[in-house]
Amino acid sequence: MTSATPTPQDPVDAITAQWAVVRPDLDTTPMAVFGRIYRLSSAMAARMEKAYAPLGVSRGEFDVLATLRRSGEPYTLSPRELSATLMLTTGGMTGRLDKLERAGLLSRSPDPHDRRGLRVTLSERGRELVDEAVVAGLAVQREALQAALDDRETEQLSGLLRKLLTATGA
Amino acid sequence: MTSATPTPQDPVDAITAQWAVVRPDLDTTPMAVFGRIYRLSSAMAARMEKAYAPLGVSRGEFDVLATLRRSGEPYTLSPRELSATLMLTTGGMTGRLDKLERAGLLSRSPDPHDRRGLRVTLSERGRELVDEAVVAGLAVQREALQAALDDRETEQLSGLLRKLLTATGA
DNA sequence: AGTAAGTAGCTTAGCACTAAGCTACTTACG
DNA sequence: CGTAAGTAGCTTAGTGCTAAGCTACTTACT
Repeated sequence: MTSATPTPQDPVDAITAQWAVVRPDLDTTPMAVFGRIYRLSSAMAARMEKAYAPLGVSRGEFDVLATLRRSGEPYTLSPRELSATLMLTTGGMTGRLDKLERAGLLSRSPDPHDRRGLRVTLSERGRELVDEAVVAGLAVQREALQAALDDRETEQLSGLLRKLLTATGA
Repeated sequence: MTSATPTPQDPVDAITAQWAVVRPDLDTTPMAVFGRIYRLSSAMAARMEKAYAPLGVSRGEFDVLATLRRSGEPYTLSPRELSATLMLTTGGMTGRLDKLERAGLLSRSPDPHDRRGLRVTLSERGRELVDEAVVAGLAVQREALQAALDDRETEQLSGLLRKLLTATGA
């Protein structure tokens, strides 16, 4: 880690270079790592939003459909399971389910075993849409990835991120 | 990349394992990489929020103070420069500046060279607060990083993320 | 000088979320 | 059996953002 970076290579390098001037006592390495993670996250989120937009769903709505889809037949989960998986409050989930139900992509029916609960089931149209959307989304992500890294680097990155995510506690 | 993962090692592995059952035709590698980036981003954002909370500022407000701080003396920028740097609309910036000005952490004064514009300047209290906050935030990030990776891995991760971020186009 | 186009910052309306609290129902226990 | 505690999903109020549109001002062109 050389102390003098001749030319900042990305926006995050520019930020740490500024800090090095005004607060040379700080080790900004952690900021550089997580700063890039934040930026990648929001940049890709915006791209994914655009990828799903032609299909009429937001990224958050896609996440609901995808969670149902990958749970396998009969594509049914409870709102509780969905909100837990997607780290969303029940209030937020109610809103998403309202929109998706109105769009005819899923249906809510009473849980026969627990009269407090509901079962949320993907409709045929919902399954078709999510199958299309997941391919479109993967294409956008793959494009971004392959423009930057070769297969070995991608695997390396994935492994390092897994280690970090695991240590962070989910 | 083995097709049968015996035990999922993190939540993202569990997700790709589910996809492998219902859609074995998909290569979910890109999803695994960006899925981890999304999760790390939101998990760390929540932690940073907590780190700044005792000082009475949100993460977004800290970002404003930090941008002013690292710009160096006299810690002055225009709302326009701030909203551009922080990728925020002018409306959002107005709200943040209102709160920070009310808290006495910065002040708005007319730009002497352009009567449309303003100059936003960190107050003495603002400078003190941001100096404390940046140290607290770095500590949280460093802790997460060091719990997972050694110095060599950290540098490797930082480099791979830089490559990816640069290719993504900032 | 006069006018058109561009820019700075603010306001408003709308959106998606959280936190807190509600009702309805289920489970555990004396 | 009866009551207390827990859980499912919804509602409401509040927050912080964006998109669109506003006024005031500056810049560029003729």
